[in-house]
Amino acid sequence: MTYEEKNGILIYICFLEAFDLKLLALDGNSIINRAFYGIKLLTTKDGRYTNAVYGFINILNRLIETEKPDGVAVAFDLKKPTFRHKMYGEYKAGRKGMPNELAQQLPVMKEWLTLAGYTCVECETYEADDILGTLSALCEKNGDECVIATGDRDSLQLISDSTRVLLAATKMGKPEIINYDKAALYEKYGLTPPEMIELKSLMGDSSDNIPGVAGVGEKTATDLISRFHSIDYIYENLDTIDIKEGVRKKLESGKESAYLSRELGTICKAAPINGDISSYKTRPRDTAGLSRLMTSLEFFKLMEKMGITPDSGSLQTTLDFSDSKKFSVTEEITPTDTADIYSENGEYYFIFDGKVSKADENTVKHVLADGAVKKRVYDYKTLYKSYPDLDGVVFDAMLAAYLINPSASSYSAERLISEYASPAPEIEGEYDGAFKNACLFSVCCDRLEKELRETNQRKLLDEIELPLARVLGDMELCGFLVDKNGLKALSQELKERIEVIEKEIYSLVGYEFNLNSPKQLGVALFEKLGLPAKKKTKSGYSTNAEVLEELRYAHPVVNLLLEYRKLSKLKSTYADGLQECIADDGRIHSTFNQTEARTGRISSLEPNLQNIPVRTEEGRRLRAYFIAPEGRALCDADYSQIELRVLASIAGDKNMIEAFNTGTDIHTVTASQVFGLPVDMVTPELRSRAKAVNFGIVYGIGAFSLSKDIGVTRAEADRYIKNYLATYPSVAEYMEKTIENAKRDGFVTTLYGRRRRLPELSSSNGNLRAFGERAARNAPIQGTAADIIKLAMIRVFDRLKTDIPTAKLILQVHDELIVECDERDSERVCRLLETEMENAAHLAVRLTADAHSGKNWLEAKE
DNA sequence: TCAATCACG
DNA sequence: ACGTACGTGATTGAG
Repeated sequence: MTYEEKNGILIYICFLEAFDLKLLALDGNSIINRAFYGIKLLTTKDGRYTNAVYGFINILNRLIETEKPDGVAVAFDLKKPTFRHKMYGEYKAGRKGMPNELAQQLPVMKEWLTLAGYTCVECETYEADDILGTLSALCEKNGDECVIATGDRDSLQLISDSTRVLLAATKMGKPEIINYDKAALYEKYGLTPPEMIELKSLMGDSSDNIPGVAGVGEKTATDLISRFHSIDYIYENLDTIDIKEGVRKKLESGKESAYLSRELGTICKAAPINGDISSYKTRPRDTAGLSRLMTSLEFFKLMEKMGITPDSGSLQTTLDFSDSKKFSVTEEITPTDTADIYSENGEYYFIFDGKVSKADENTVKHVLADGAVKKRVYDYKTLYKSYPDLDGVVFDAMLAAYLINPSASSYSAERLISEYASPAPEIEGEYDGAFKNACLFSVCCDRLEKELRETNQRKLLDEIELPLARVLGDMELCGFLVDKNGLKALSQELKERIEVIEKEIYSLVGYEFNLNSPKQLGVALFEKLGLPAKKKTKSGYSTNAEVLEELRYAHPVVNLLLEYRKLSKLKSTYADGLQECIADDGRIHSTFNQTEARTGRISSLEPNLQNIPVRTEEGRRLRAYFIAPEGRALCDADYSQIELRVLASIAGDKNMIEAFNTGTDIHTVTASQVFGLPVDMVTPELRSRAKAVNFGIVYGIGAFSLSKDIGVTRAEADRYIKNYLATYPSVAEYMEKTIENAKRDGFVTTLYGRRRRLPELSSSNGNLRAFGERAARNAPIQGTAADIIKLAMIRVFDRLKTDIPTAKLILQVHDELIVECDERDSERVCRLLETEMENAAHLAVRLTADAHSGKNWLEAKE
């Protein structure tokens, strides 16, 4: 570089004057590949893939910010393969082309670049590399500066006094950009840029199909080139230079290949592209065009960063301003029978019939409690928790957006506004951002309502999600009483037991280490003790329970380890973790998330009360600390096999319906049918296998996993599945049809019309597609069951309110409801739970629920 | 912030 | 030849 020397200012000025223009030249294919494989698949609502474009724009913006170039040129390969056959990322020689998910993003990328004022450069029969080489040569000739950004090490040969290379690399799984100039290159490889070509001529490059010299690898090649600089010199002096005899022989026989490799590996600097560097200067960007494109790609965050406002017209087919609403800002509040309520920074804004106003606390209370005013709100549950008198809510934008697309990553008000507020309204008068957002929110609700109707989910909102929000709000407010002292004592007991086990493990292994680190544990087990490693994870040996289970008898430490894992999980997550969540009233107030699960289930967090241990004796003890207050009791009711009953019903399988209706245990009946035995000949072992198959079917089974689960051979498992599907032929038919429809529509639905989009189904990645198919089989079943228990919750809530008002629903665990009530009411509550749960839906198969009561959760579960 | 592990339906 | 069941959330260590 020109400024290698340290005499700063003078040299720096020279540097500034040395170049007229600064050109940033990107290898478009290489960068978009890295973006594609580095970011998980993103899709728009209508299923177009966007992750590579998203990643590319982020990378480019970052580069522009640091480099501040005058022009940006992005080189792309044309489809046609050229004589130098280059590959990127997982796109390996001779294997397969670019995946469909990436290929469809290329034209979008190019459109974006053009709109943003950058130049795409393509050239028949020349590769992106050659275009970069040509650009760098042109810059050099003109006295311009060139900065090349690529993920391909090949470009390092292009470095010169006027050309730097920014190499995108992955170090320890993290993306990193390394800035190479001549000095940095020399420091890393000990070679000059032209010598990089010579290096490759000897060592070759498998991903580029460059053969090199057989038997010469990176080490030998680097040594040779750093000493002799070129293959010409080496071959001219082959007999006299100081090298090992073996190397000399290899070089001799590989001479032709070396020269061919040099030809293949030399980047062309004379591609026929526009040679006027000033023509690559950045043009003014087409803001309207970018806005339209980026809105349709749903890049809302990115647009905000770039100062581009979302395009309100592009979400609808024709932009009709007669449709667009008009708002005016007012101080008067004149309630009408409908209103939209928007809140920002704790302030409430009311939108009545085109008039938006900020409301004082009193008005807020009054209007919210007035059931005659029909309100559209954001996040009903939270609003209800702050204003328990809340009445007259007819719409919730958050819940509506969740129904429209349950797979979105966020349902924040800002997000919804930028996505759904169109056509954009006109606003008259003086206003600040919050007033504007309030108007946008109003428009956003219109649009959400429209999409909800179009997807036939209005009823779902009105009859399930909206009433449920209130039920969940009450459950959160009420909470679950826990025995804090009991948990403390348990924690202490666990602590002592863990310490003993810890010591035993250390003495068996021979040294102390962090037992919680799978990495250190892997070393201890598989290197120190030499146990056979079964499976590997990305970062080392797998040490999960499944692996340890197999090693149980290989070494006494394994059993202790399993015990350690079990106890420390109990202590950290439950005994200690739960204590931290106990509020001043001695109760745990979990939050129920109504917009998280893609199947329509609710989830529970801080703490998660839906995964309190029950499967092991040791863990189950924990439930005894979830208690009823003095004089009260807990009633616990759960559905019996609700998902299988749903499957039998929606598949309309006569045999399975019959199996349920005989009243005997479904797994036993299934075993008898699948294995062709009378019911009383079914052994516990056979029943358990049938149970696994039943579950497997619901999850979209594979023979491999089933065999692993029940410990039979793959072939055996395969036979079970075939038998099962022959026994229940309508189930088989239903599964096939579901997949077929899902592929056609791009989504699946539950019995109540709840949708889940499945863009994975059109993936070219077989694994991803297979996942999509399993999810397509499972979602209608899991989702319908979720719908039903939600309906049951609403029914239970309503009936308790009128019949037994002191009883409170406090928890839902997917197929189980828990009510706290006065001790004397427990019998009635149990019967009420059973009745309402069983009658929440009328399917082809009767639903059954069993309720029990007790002083604590352990007792109440029976 | 991510990966590994493990708790539940 | 390769990977291998659906849906969640919390804790921990390590980069």
